[in-house]
Amino acid sequence: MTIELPKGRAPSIRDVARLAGVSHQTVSRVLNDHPSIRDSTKAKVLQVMEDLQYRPNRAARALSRGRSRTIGLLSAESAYGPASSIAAIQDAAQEAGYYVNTANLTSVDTESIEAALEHLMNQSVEGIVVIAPQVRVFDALEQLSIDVPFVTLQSTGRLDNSLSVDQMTGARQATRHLIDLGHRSIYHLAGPQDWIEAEARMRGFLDEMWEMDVPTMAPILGDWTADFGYRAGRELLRRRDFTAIFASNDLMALGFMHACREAGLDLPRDMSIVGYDDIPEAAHFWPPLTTVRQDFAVLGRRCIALLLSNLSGGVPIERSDPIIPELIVRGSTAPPAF
Amino acid sequence: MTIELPKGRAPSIRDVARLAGVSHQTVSRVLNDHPSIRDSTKAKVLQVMEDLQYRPNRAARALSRGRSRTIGLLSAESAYGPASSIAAIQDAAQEAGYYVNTANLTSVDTESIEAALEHLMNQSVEGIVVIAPQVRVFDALEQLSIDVPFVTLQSTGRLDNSLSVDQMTGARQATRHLIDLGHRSIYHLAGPQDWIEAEARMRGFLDEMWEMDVPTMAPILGDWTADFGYRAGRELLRRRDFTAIFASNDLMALGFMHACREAGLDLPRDMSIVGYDDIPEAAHFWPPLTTVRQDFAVLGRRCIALLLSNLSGGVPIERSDPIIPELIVRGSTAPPAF
DNA sequence: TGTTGGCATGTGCACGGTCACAATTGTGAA
DNA sequence: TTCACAATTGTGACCGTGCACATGCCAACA
Repeated sequence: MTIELPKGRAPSIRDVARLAGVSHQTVSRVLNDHPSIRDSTKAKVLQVMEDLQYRPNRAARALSRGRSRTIGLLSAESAYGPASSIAAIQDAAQEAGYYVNTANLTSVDTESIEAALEHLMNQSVEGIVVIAPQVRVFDALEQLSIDVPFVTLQSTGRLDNSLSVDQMTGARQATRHLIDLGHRSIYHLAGPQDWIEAEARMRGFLDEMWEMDVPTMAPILGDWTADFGYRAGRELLRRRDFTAIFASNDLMALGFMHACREAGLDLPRDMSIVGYDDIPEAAHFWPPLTTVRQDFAVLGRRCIALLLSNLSGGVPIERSDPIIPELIVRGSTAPPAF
Repeated sequence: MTIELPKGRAPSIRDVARLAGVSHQTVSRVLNDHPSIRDSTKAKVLQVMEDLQYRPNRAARALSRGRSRTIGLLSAESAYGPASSIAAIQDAAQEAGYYVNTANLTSVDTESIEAALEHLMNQSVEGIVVIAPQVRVFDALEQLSIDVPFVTLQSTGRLDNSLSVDQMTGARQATRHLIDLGHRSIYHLAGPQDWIEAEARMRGFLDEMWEMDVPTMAPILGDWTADFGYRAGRELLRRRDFTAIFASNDLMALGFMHACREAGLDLPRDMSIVGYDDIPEAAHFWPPLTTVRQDFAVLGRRCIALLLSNLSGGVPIERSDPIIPELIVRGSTAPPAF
């Protein structure tokens, strides 16, 4: 049995309708699982669809419904650590029947942010997930008077449109761990100051130090990269006036470890190191890195759930329990040697 | 000056046309940079667009033109190394005026692959970039009789729709480096056998060993993860019948190094290790990892260029010079100790 | 028997652009 | 002045789908 009509173009619902001997609207109803359709009719239509290899045209759908079913993802993959969060978001969105369009920030300047947001808006996304939450991104969102809902993966909890991942608690756990081990001279290798989560982690560090009455040294502001951790390490290790360091992400911790090795330090005897994120590699650093784990899969799913609840109208955001990060103690931390 | 009409919905070209006192077609011409438009008219239209914050509706455009300007990206981010290639592809596509929709492979089974391809096809992508080139993916592409052009980031060169990155040469360079250092007992930690590039790297390894007349040991088939490298290392190091290893990617190399450390080996004195990819972290492993670098940014750009040339009609694919990977010698390799 | 109402299906238009073609205006040469 | 022709602009149909509304059908009930 050969297929009959589609000449050059893809078959439409009208083609299906004609061959099935029904109206195009009936076909549309089959597509959208309308309740009142006779089973026999439905079966007939589905059969024709199968024969014709029919696929609904997304553009037409979006046009007539006025909804694109697309979510924009703004990421800064280049600099930042865990790629798994991106995958988690995409999977969650896909599961909910949404499509994901990604825009990458090539650099961190305002211009690049605006360009990326423009790009997303131009494809009429219904919502935006910001995975590289910098202060500037939110400034840009406001300035461009973007009115689609947006959500950020990690945040301080200050903003409404954000998940309550308690970055501060994570940072405090890490800091507390070092203090409990007996360290009293602890540096913090922070992330870029204008990143919301970097700020939160730094605040957590400072708060814990203050509360535990440990004298605090000024944090070093980094850029998330292993390279920076390495360079900062070389600089810091000239004066060995500290015994432990808390890095704001695992990559910087790795770079710092590299610098320690080069300086001939014995890890963790001479230097304790804590990271943040628990990227899959962290367990295989040497020594295996003590770090703070967040469940990015859960995070991604919640993120999408939050966004979708925003999308589906004035439903008040049901804030789920805050996700408490977990300290994973491995071999990179030990009591200070005297 | 307040804006006049858009009631609840976004302004359309007809709204713009009305306010500018022209026809909707003229507005369309402005949008598409049609040559014959009086400058004054164009300026007037642009002004109204600005006032109205007008944005062209992508769905409508796609519908009437019959082209979605969207590229599908099939990736297996979870397992595989360099995220930079994804970013490179997205940037390149964005620059060319295309949008990118990503589908992740959650697992490697055929079902998952088909689901991901379905997802992409449902959004009427014009072409597909496969970033996790497994044999099965191409099987699925054929089986689903998908007729959009597709391209893969890395490949053996067997397929037409692929960039000629010479994976074999890279692998041979790595192997040769170890042989030149004096190693005669070399293991290869390969990637999954059904990954095209894993196979190519393995072939490169075997060819070089054969050609240099070094007795070959059977490669170990891994799964790209650091965890696997670690477990394989523990297993292999029970019998220390080898002095060097060539891992098919940097992550497995990292895991293997971890196992070496645990076994008390002195790196690189007791064991030389070469990786593949040169992820940004590799330079900060301890010792810094000798590995094979590919320029993923160039790769991403070429990949999109190839796909676009396919899209724009029967233009014969202009195969650019093959990209030759470069061996980066760092501290993880040394002559064998006797 | 007529009325009511739910189910199953059909009709026509709207969505916001683009395309083909027609109409109008402007310009230079005969 | 008039005509040919290019430059500029307008008109209406169309892309594929969903929505509002209308219609036909059949069963239940007064």
